[in-house]
Amino acid sequence: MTGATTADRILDGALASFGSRGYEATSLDALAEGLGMRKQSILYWFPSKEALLEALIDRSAGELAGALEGALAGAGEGWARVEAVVRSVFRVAARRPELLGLVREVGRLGPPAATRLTLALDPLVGRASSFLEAEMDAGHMRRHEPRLLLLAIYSTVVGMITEVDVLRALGEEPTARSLVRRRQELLRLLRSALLVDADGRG
Amino acid sequence: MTGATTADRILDGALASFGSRGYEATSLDALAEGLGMRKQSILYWFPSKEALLEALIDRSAGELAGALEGALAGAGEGWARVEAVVRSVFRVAARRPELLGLVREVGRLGPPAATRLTLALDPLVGRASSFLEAEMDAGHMRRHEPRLLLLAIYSTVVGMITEVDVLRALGEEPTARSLVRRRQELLRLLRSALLVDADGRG
DNA sequence: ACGCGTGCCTACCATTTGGTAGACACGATG
DNA sequence: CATCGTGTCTACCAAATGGTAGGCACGCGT
Repeated sequence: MTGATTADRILDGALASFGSRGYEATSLDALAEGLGMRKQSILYWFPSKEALLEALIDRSAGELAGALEGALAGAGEGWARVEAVVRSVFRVAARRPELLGLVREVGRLGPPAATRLTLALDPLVGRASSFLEAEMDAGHMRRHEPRLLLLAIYSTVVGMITEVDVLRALGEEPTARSLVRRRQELLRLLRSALLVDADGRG
Repeated sequence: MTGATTADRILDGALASFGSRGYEATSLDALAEGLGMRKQSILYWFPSKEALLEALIDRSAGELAGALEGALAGAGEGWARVEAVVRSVFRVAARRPELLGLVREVGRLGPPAATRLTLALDPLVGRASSFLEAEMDAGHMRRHEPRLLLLAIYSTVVGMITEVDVLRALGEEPTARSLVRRRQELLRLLRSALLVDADGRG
């Protein structure tokens, strides 16, 4: 585990800070201090703060895509694939909470950062869209507009994971156990919403 | 309409900027320039940037709560109330897009801003929660954890409205017409997910 | 031994940030 | 007219920001 290069350590720190405090609210000085180095060392590896964000987006998109691809590779057919995707996202959220925070943050930053992320994840989006359409055509899922359905699923998954303050307002502390409960509840909801023969139970 | 006080105009500008560019990314100088005044005039009405944010949260929460209360006052029973709430949120989004953007931004800023907003909307949350539970008890809705269900609905509604870049990535331009389609799709989804006798159609 | 590239550093810098101090215009009131 | 409160302004400021310039240590090939 000593193989973590300086650039990787910087990206780790940036992920933690951008994903929680936010991009604009994170100064290079503070980031460097947290890493036990000077700001100029960061600027040595990444020529500017924006370049650091771009590199972080690329790495994070790759990590996310890798996790999803891996989950899909070992998944079955039909609904099992939806479950596999959701579970793998929650697994990522449990192990690296900041990664989903970054996704949320980048979505808020808008172009060009958001464009970069969506472009990197575009292949997965395409696969998901055609998968949903095929399942609808086969009569396994209720018919919905695939793209808007994807937007709804995306928003719900990201929200269920990252909206910790709303969660607190609802009287639920964001613990690891709560994360599991949220995942289960989300899967039940999706099943109810999408499967034609679903009654909300498995 | 000339009764817009300076403080109100400042709040309007802050809403537009905080809700789109974000709180940290908005400088008092830029805000003032957009309003045709000097930064010191802003600081005359609001002693600090943070105080401006707090005042904006309070006003926005009031506006949002008012819209929801108004919609609920004229709504029927059961599912019609859910529809009324969703429609009124989308109506707000159509007329004042920045307001939902601010909600999203404040949720991201975390405490104390997020706490302030959730506290202000707490009564509505309580009503919504007990409403859902009553509907479940009456057998009209599938049984779910009410609080997690609320979190999911909240995330989906806010996401469907504010995730314009994801929307673009999906090939859908965020126009007024698209907003209507998203609302319809969202309502259909919620109906499928929640109503026990639903088949996804009206 | 010597050069040389790599990696991190100190020393600066211009600009921007939120915020303070205080002057000036102006309308109302005595 | 004198005074006073209100609202906006100019003039500053200390701190922080992203970024530049350049030096220094160290390991490696010759």
